[in-house]
Amino acid sequence: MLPAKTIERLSQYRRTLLQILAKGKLHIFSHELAEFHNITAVQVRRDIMLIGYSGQLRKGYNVKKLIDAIGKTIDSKNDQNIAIIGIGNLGKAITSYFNGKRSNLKIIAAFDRNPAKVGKVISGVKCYHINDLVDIIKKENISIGIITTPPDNVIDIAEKLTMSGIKGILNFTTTPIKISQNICLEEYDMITSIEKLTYFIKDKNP
Amino acid sequence: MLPAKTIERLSQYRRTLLQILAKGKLHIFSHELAEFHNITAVQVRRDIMLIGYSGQLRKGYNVKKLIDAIGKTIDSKNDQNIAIIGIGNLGKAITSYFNGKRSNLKIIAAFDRNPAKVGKVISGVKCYHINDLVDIIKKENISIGIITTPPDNVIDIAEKLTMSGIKGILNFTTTPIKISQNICLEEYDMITSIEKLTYFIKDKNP
DNA sequence: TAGATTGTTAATCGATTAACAATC
DNA sequence: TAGATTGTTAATCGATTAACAATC
Repeated sequence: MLPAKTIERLSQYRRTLLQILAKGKLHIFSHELAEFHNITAVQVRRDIMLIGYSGQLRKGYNVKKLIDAIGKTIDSKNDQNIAIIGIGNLGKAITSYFNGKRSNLKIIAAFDRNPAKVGKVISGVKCYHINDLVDIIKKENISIGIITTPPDNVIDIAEKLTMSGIKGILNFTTTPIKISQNICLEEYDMITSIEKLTYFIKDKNP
Repeated sequence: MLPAKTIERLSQYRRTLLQILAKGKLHIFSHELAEFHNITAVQVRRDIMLIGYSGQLRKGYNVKKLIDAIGKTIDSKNDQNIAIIGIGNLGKAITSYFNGKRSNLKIIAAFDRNPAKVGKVISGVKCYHINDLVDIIKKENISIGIITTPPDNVIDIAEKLTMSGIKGILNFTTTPIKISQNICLEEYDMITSIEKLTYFIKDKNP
């Protein structure tokens, strides 16, 4: 099991590498990859070391092979089905990000309690009523739920997700949730990000 | 200057405390606040210690006063004007989050290159053309820019933001950006979050 | 009083960076 | 060859947690 920070960086390296490959560049040095991501070359080399891939002295890393090596480490063998809970602006934004991306992560269901949305196809994804969440997640073999609802519904949704046997939850609301040990949880809070930024800006007054 | 992690938690404590206050609870113990956020009571006490606020033995923290103390530490004295660059689904989601929230952070301008949007008011915010970004940011005294455009426009936008004299950038695209030392930068990448989650889910197969 | 709680220091844990041997 | 680069260990830095004195 690799450190979470390493996994994050590997995911980002891969995206950069794919772009670089598209430009026809076949090899890349650790310091080049580092510069793209505003980090040090040592860190890049260490991350790559951890996945057991090796570059060549004076030639760098083979872009295509490195992409494959990263994939072998961080991707799951089988496809992962994902559900979006709350298909408002944020839910649509995330769903659209995924659309058209070749990947083994697929958003295959949306849930909402707005009757105007239930039954429709939104951003390319079928929308179900929140009350059907447990059934659909089981039936469609969905392993990840992304919560993008208003903050007040979150506790109830977290409970339903737990009952459905989901494996991972990504919570984009401002309400922190508590779940059982065997579900992976990742929370991201935009308001906090912005407040953090303003704190560190204070000293940068001209 | 407090650690970034502490600032993040303080921002989140405050949100919880406001809800608790709204319910009429006037005091809270460190272990109660900790439970809301899935962390330890020691960490809560340490964070609060760092901002120089004290609770009372056997009584806990005065909720109202703690909220004020957090505000004194993390809020800026004057209002901060914010711009959203790219007013698609994600831009609208973030703008709506802020709408109606009493706060000294205000999104007062949006930028887009879609002529159908320019000149309109979207999610309560006036939308300008991206070409006017530098001028408007200077004129309206905007200190933070939030980038929510498609990834290919990002390099150009980062340059424009730098020219405009912006103090902080929050980048929600998948393209990492490089900026001068005196601009605060915070990047968040949803795709990476989801890939990280799938990595840690692997071992949770039933 | 005893038990619960705060505030704070010291120890531990984890992540980054420095240093450097190997070598093309 | 000399300089550039990788791979890896050791040192450093920062963040969390354990331990515990103080006291209501």
